[in-house]
Amino acid sequence: MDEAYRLISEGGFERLRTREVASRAGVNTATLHYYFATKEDLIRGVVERLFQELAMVDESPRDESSTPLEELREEFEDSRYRFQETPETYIILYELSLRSLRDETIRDMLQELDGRWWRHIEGYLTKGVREGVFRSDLDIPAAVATLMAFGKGSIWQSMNNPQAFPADRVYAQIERWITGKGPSTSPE
Amino acid sequence: MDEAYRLISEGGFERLRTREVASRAGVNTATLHYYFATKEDLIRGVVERLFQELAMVDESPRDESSTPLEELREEFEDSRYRFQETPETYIILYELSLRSLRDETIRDMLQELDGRWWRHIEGYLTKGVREGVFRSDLDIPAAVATLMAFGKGSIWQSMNNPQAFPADRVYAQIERWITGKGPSTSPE
Amino acid sequence: MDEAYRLISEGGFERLRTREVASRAGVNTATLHYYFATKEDLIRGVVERLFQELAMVDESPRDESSTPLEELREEFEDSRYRFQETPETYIILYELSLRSLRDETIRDMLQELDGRWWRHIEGYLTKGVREGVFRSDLDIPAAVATLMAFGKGSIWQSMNNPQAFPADRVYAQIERWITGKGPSTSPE
Amino acid sequence: MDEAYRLISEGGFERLRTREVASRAGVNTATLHYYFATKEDLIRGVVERLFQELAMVDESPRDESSTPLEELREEFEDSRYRFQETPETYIILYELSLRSLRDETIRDMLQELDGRWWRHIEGYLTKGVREGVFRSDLDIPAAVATLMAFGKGSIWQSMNNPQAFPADRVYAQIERWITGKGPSTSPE
DNA sequence: GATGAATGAGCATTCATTCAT
DNA sequence: AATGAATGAATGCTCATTCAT
Repeated sequence: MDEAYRLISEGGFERLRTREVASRAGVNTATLHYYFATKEDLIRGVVERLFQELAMVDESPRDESSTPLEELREEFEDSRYRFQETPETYIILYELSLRSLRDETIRDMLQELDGRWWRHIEGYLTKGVREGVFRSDLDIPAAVATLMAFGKGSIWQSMNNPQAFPADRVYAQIERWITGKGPSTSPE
Repeated sequence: MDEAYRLISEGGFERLRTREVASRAGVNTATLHYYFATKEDLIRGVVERLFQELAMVDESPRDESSTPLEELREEFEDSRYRFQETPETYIILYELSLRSLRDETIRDMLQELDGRWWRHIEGYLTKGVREGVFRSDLDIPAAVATLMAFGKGSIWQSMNNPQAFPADRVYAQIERWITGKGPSTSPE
Repeated sequence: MDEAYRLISEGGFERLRTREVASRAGVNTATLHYYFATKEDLIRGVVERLFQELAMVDESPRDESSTPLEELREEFEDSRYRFQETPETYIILYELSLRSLRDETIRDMLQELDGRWWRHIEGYLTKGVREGVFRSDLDIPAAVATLMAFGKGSIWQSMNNPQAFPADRVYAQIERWITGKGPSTSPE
Repeated sequence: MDEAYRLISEGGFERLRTREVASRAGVNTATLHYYFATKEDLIRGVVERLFQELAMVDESPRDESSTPLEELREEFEDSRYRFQETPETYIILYELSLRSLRDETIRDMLQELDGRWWRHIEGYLTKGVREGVFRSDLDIPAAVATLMAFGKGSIWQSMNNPQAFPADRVYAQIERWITGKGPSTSPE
């Protein structure tokens, strides 16, 4: 239910009330329970929807011909764009991470998502090193972990204190670190 | 109350029950309310305690003679150590970030914490660049933001999927990025 | 809810418990709250019901042809009859007078009731004086106030010490006072 | 305790809290319970105090030489004066009437008070009739009951809607009724 | 005498869920 | 497929009272 999705992003799982979901959707509480037997079922629905949405992104057919550097930039650009457009998605993702500590199903789903993300980053980093566009001394697994941690931390920061996060310069800096190049305006 | 602290880290604010806190602490519900008039008061107490604990760290008198590089390493070491010893603290911090979206008081407290952290990192990065131990092309504000995002993302990752986070190698990599030096095993 | 009505007259607002109302009505506490969101709502319902009941009396279409003296007697008769039949109503009215000291809504409702009562008495007293059945030296406003005070005091007395209140003789006496006539048994 | 007295008149028995009484009196709750084992004891104390205060009035040595008419006027004057000076006393009396419906001790005390009052009024009415200052056709018991009901009703009215009670004219009217005389300004 | 701390019994209210229709 | 009515099991909180000191 769209309304559940919206409500969670507004007030978190903590404030999610079946009555509220039903009334916002314009149906009776009993009707809601006709479709989602329990609240847990409803949440499962929300999670699955989120999962598909996020999975879609990572799977999205990147242009085969794009270079590793383009992929890195695309990753940054994409996450920034998506956070601006649908911050709810990321707030719910953040909430789910918490819930995954106590819910195995969610934990599995999130690990699956992380796995995909890992392989995606690993792919273009490896390619980039091989092609010489990224630093040759890159410790690939460590770099993947770093980029993922950084990505999640960016969500955290953007969520709490967006104005204190100079995205452009941050992305540029990371790019320099990974490529090993100096600032593009003053190449060594 | 220690028990509230523990309970929140176990089940989140969502599952915090005054009855449970009281019974775990071995007192009557009414006794709990004798000390904390409302549940909100109890939470406030927990938050303040967390705040002091985290603030203490950043303020802790670092050895004046420590070099910027040592400070960076100390930062990594410290966060890893503290997460291992008292993961609850970080889980609660994570929860609070969520709560801060809907609670101004918490938002302010967390921003204050972030401010301190920012100044701390900014301090040693600036010093490191001046002394030549860090890359001269470092974009300080961007680097601070990156390190903070990375730090928060590490909490997130460690919380959800600790075994997939090769801390040592990640830290080493970041160090190389910041110092601009190659891997220590293959000095230039 | 009838049961709330009964319970208040039995134990006053002070001892009114939603649980008790619900259980007496044979429903679950939650069911009671389904109809009356709060206890205050329930009380409001009771008050409104009482209000209608009392208002109805004063508005009740008195026989147009009834003489002022008949109206006075009817007033006495009616109050005695009603107190015997539904003493709860008057006990609750008494309680409400107390509550009105601290609750503006109730104060307004009771003043409205008093206003109707005042106009009703004023009506037949004026008519009676004009027609010569009542003493010509009657100070109408004072007489109305006296009759109302007397009416309320009768409720008070009947409530606390019914056997010490010789209603018949009291009413007869007042009638003599108002008409200025001697006792019917010994006409002047 | 004075504070209990004040609190009851402010908010009724319903809102009487031992904590509040204690804190207003500037002592600990436990200390209050040292003097009044139970809340019931405290209330008993208040009731006794009220009883003495009201009893004192009726017993107060009226001037032996005062005439029945003076006594009637004194009665009116006194009640008006006392209500103005210490309305709390009458509010509590009103509350107690309600409580007496469920508490035998209070019922007995109030009936004792009523008895004294009855005898007092009966005394001067009888004397007045004998001396010819009051109507000869006065039905003494009925008149006593009427005056008492009127007195209580006056408390009720004054409590709820003081400005709608023209005391002076009301008293004058009753006096005319009892004496059988026309208005003093225009004697028949 | 006095008090801080503690408690049992209760209270209004909430909420996911069920059920007859 | 939909709903109004009903409910059990909490939940945060209150308050008179007790007790060790």
